[in-house]
Amino acid sequence: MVSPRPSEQSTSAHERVYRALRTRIMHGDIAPGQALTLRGIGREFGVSMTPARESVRRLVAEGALFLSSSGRVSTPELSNERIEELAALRALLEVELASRALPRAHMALIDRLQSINMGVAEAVSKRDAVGYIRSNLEFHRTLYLRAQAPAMLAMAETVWLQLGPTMRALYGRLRRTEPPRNHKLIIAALKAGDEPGLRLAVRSDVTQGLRMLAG
Amino acid sequence: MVSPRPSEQSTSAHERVYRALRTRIMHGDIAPGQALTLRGIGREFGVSMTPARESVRRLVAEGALFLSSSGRVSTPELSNERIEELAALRALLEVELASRALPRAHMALIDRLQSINMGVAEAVSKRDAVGYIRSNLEFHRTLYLRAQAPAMLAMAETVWLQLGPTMRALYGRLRRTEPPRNHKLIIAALKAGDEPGLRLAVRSDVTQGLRMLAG
DNA sequence: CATTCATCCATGTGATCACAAACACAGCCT
DNA sequence: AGGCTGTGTTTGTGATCACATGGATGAATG
Repeated sequence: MVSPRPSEQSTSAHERVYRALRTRIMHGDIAPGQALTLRGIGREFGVSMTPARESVRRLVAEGALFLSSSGRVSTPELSNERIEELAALRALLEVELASRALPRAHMALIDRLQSINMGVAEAVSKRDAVGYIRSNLEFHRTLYLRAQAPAMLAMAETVWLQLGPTMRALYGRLRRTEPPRNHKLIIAALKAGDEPGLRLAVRSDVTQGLRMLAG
Repeated sequence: MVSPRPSEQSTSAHERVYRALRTRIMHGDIAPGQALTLRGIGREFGVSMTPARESVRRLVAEGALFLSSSGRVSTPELSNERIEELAALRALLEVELASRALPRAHMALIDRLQSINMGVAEAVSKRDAVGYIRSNLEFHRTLYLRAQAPAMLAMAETVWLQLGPTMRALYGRLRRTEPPRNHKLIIAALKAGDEPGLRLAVRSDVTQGLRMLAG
């Protein structure tokens, strides 16, 4: 062990590696199809192959990484059918999460969402794909946390994870500079307590971006 | 790319251990709160700690096992809120899966479902909890396979996995000897091509058993 | 010049080891 | 007698090693 970082010893090595890789994949830092090696991961994080392997296994189990028949790992290259299916899953789960969050959404939350949404708009105007994905997911997660449904939120995050590399490739080639219209619809529906409107807005927001790749 | 799933014979050690533990947990062979040790698992399957650890990590990532702060692993003891949430997830996912399977459900599938359903009824009459859970899940999986939605099915199976030990504890104390009424409703709706009826029947079947524990 | 084959290196897998933390149990002190 | 403490054992963690396999590179041949 090189430097255990005495202050942060509470998190195990494999947890640290797992978290780092996970956010990297979810935010689209890694392109689809890019290969990873256990020794390379270990070298980068200053650990041996053991924690690297456990992190990779965990990410493979969550669908964030693809394990070839020979054991090589890479980020997945999703087929169009798979992308459509994951988009449908997002719609299914996130509409429910938003609906459950609605009765608990007070002004403080809406203010917070509006603040995050400014970050989204800024990333869009800068053509910053990773920044866009990160702040967009933060917007959704902040809303869904109010649903008090941790298992459901975990499933939604697993879907985000699987879509991460693909979203990066998608939004990277995207030309639009328009601010997020559906996010404003979501906020408006939250303010009005309009549940059907909220469900529709979330469904549109989740499906719009991904549909144009698969279509 | 989705792995085509041929009859994979070259199963690595950790894969074999993982599969065995997974079905055990999903079928309710292990009681909630039961502790497991890496060396014990390794001893049982004739492998070292390494594959045992990877299997356990993977199952923890899927929510099938609970990892205490000190690293000890055990099957989870679910709170009532968590059980209700997982039941809601089952309803959400499985209603959608059944709906997608409906247009593809031909006579051969319905015959197969009826055959499986006889096994369910037999397990119920014998008070065989594990047999009931296994054949019940086989009924649902057989139907959902027709939906051609592997990611969605995988998520549903993950929920089954999380509920496995609890379902065992639930059905173990259940007194009913009635054959599965909702399964017959599902089959009837499939025959009639009645989508609303199918959605309702699946939702009832999924929620009925679990609601009486949490309620 | 293209194709094929052999060799070498990189990579994943599983076993083993050293170590630290947690648990269990016994003995001790009050 | 009851709570506390110290010790021995169990357990998880991470590193290292030996081995088999797969992919890549380069040479030899048609």
